[in-house]
Parts: sequence; C-alpha cells; structure tokens
Amino acid sequence: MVRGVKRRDYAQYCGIARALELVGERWALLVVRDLTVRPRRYTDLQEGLRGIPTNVLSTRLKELEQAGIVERRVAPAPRRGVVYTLTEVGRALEPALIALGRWGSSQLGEPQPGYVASPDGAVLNLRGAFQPSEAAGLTASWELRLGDTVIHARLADGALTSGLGPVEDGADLVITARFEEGEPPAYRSFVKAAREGRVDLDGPRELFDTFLRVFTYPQACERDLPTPR
Amino acid sequence: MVRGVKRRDYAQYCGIARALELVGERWALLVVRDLTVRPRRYTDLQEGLRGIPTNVLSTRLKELEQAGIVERRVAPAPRRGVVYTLTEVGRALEPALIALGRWGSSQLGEPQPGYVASPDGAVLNLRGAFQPSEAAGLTASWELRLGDTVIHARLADGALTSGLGPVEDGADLVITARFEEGEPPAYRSFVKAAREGRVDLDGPRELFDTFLRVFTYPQACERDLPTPR
DNA sequence: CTGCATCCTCCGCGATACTG
DNA sequence: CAGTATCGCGGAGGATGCAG
Repeated sequence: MVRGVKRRDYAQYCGIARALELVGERWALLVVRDLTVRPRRYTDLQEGLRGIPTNVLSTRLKELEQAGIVERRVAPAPRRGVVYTLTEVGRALEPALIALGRWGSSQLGEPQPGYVASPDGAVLNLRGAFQPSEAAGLTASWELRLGDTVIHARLADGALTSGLGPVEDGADLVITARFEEGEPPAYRSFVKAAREGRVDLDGPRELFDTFLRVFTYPQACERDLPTPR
Repeated sequence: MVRGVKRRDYAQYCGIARALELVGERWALLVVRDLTVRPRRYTDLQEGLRGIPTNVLSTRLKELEQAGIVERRVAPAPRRGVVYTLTEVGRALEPALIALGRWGSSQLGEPQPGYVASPDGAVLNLRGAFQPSEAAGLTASWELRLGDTVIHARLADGALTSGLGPVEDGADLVITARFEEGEPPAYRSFVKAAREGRVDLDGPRELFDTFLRVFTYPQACERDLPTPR
C-alpha cells in the first residue's frame, strides 16, 4: 500500500510544531537517540527500546525514513541484514536531544524497579552533562564502566568526543562504578555513585575531580515527583 | 476522581525518556511554548493552539501542573479568572524548545493553506534563529511587524531579550513585512519576506542588514518534503 | 535467526455538546 | 470564562505468525 501517509498535523507554520509533527510521536525520539550514537539493526533497536511493540518500531522507522531522518540500507558481507542510520537531517537533531536530556535528567526521581538503561541513553546523557565552560583548554580521556556498559569521553583542547566502548588508545583514567543492588547502568546512576565515592579508579585521581567538574551539572531543580503507583 | 495518574512510561532510567514522559504527549510542548512567552488564560491557549480539543487542553494542563511545570492561579481584581504560568522547572524547558524549533524550522516546507501562526510561536522561533556569535558586543532594538502580530528583539551588549509587542521605549528600527496572499504571520515567513526585500523600514537601513545576520540561520538542510495530501 | 506483518484489545485523541 | 460529558475512531500495546 502506497497511500500517502495521512499524518495528523498541528496546522501551524512554526518550527516547533513542525518538529513535533516529524518526531513527536511516541518512541520516535528514542529511536533517533539510539541511532545518534551509532547505526543499529532492527533487533538492536528492539533491545535498546525495551517494551516497544514490533509494529510500532516498524512504523516509526518507515515514518522517519520518509521524513528523511533515517536511512535504511542493507549491510555488506559478514552479518548481512538491514542497518538503520541517521541522515544529516537526523544527526541535526542531536542538540535538541541533548537539551531535552538535560532537562529530563533534572526530573528523574529514584530508579523504579524494572527500569532499564540503554548504553545509548548513557552516551547522550553524558553529552548533556558536558559543561564546555569547565572544559576550556583541557585535553584528557576517560573510560566509564557502568556495569556491562562501557562508554568513553575524550577532551581535545576542550572539544568533546564520546561514544560507546573504551577509548581506542587507552584512557587516561578508567572509572568503574560500584553499583548498588537494583541500580540501573544509567549515566545518572553513574554520577550518583561517583559523587558518593562508590567508584574504583585506574589512573590519576585528580582526573576524577576534573571529570566531576566537567561532566555533571548542578543537581539544581530536582523535585520529588509524586511517584506514579 | 483521584485515581493516581497511571501515565504510560518508557521504563527507562534516562533523561530523554523522562522528558518525553513528562512533555512528550500530543500538544504538551506547544502549551509550554505559548506559556514560555507569557502567562495565558485558558481561552488564550485555545486560540493560540487552534484545533486543540478542549478536553485535551484541560487534560494537558492538569498533567503539566501535576508535573510541576505549570502553575494554575486565580487572577486578581480586574478581569478575574484562571491564569496559567510556567514554574521555574517549566521555564527550564526553553533551551529544548529552541533547539527543536531550530531543527523544525529547517524542515518547514511552504505554508499550507489553512495553516495558522501564533504570535508565541513567532517569538520562540525568533529566539531560535538568534546567532550569539554574530551579535557579540552589539546593542540595538528591533520591532517586527508580521501582519497584526508585533514582536520585538533587543540586544544589550550581545545579550538578547525578546517578546510580544513593541519595544517599550521605541525600537531603533521597525521592520514591517509585506506579506503575500495567504502567507501566515510566522517568523519564517517574515524572514522570507525580509530576504526578498518585501519589507518597509522605519530607521537606519544598516540595522536591517545587522538583523538579517543576527536573526536568521543559513537555510541549509532544507528539503522538499513529500507534501502530504 | 532477522525483520517484519497481522490480529485483537484498549486507551488516548478529536469533535461536539453542554454546564457552573 | 473555564472547563466537563459523551462518543467514535485510530493508533499504541501485546502476542503470534511467517517469509527470506
């Protein structure tokens, strides 16, 4: 069926409304979040977005593809299959994702039992926590171990690159969080553990203090949200 | 009924997911958009969000209030009634709104017939178009007339303030757009008119060129989106 | 095994009518 | 002016089937 996707729109000529028409539907921005970190296959996305129904994922991918945000291509020789990537337009959503993540992080309560945390989420939340003003001129690299999840951050003269897995040529400091029972491997939990000293370090301790300054925002406007039962 | 709001959640311990749980539902961010510019009453919101069903607006306001984003209060003496305001938490959403608006503006096609544009949207999209690097050190003020909508921008040593209505003590330059038939009074249309010279100026012309530099982004990643029929 | 399509249920949204 | 009440529909959630 090639019926011309009759999406609901807001009938407003406004950038914000347009953005919400394109990526405002349920799960859409989380799909983009995961793809921002690296290309993924269908089943990777299913795992990262625990709980997404298969038909919804399939629908979102088609919509995002038609909107020019996602590209679908068949993977080469080893481990063939379909791989989804962001287009240039899709990558341009990262500042919005980071801004939303900054705000949302301040609204996170305690982790609920059953909550999961995807590695991709951790990377994006790390980027959201980044404070450029504190990083000016710095050059260093960190490897963060959140349970099985390993992510890294590297500063080159104050500029940040970050992603999944370890730093290629070895990090200046490896920080391993000692999570408590039931603490999900989320960036927020990592920061909490770090602040409380529940970490093991492999590298100069001063770089740990630097990390805390550069990669954590003030826990300002936190609130006790009424916990949904 | 006081049933404990059983919102659907993403069951992820991630700032982005949390943000989407709180403001990801239909119309929610547009309500916040309008309230970002100034406090509004119920009927003001209905008008700015043309097409929102009354029960949905009512539901969103309750949810946003319970999330600590919106405050509901009874207005004082003259013109009593209910007025909705953003809390500090709600105001903290502005960077995310601006980032979404920047991205969405690049994805706006031609205005469809029937599309409207709210003054609040124009203000937020103006803020999104602001290029701090181009404004460094500048001090000046502009009044923009988009049909009946009047908004203003004022730079004080590179810092921006903006809002609805004219500048209080008179703008350095008043720019009146000459809209074509059917062009909605959106910021994007204003920029288009300005670029094409369809404006009347009241003030020094050089300030017009400054305006174009400071308040319009490169029309980069535009695309011809398949126009929904 | 991956990458979906299909089926069914149910809730949220849209539209309209009506009330304190 | 500021909502509530009602109803129909479409899309989300969840389970399962199935082709390459």
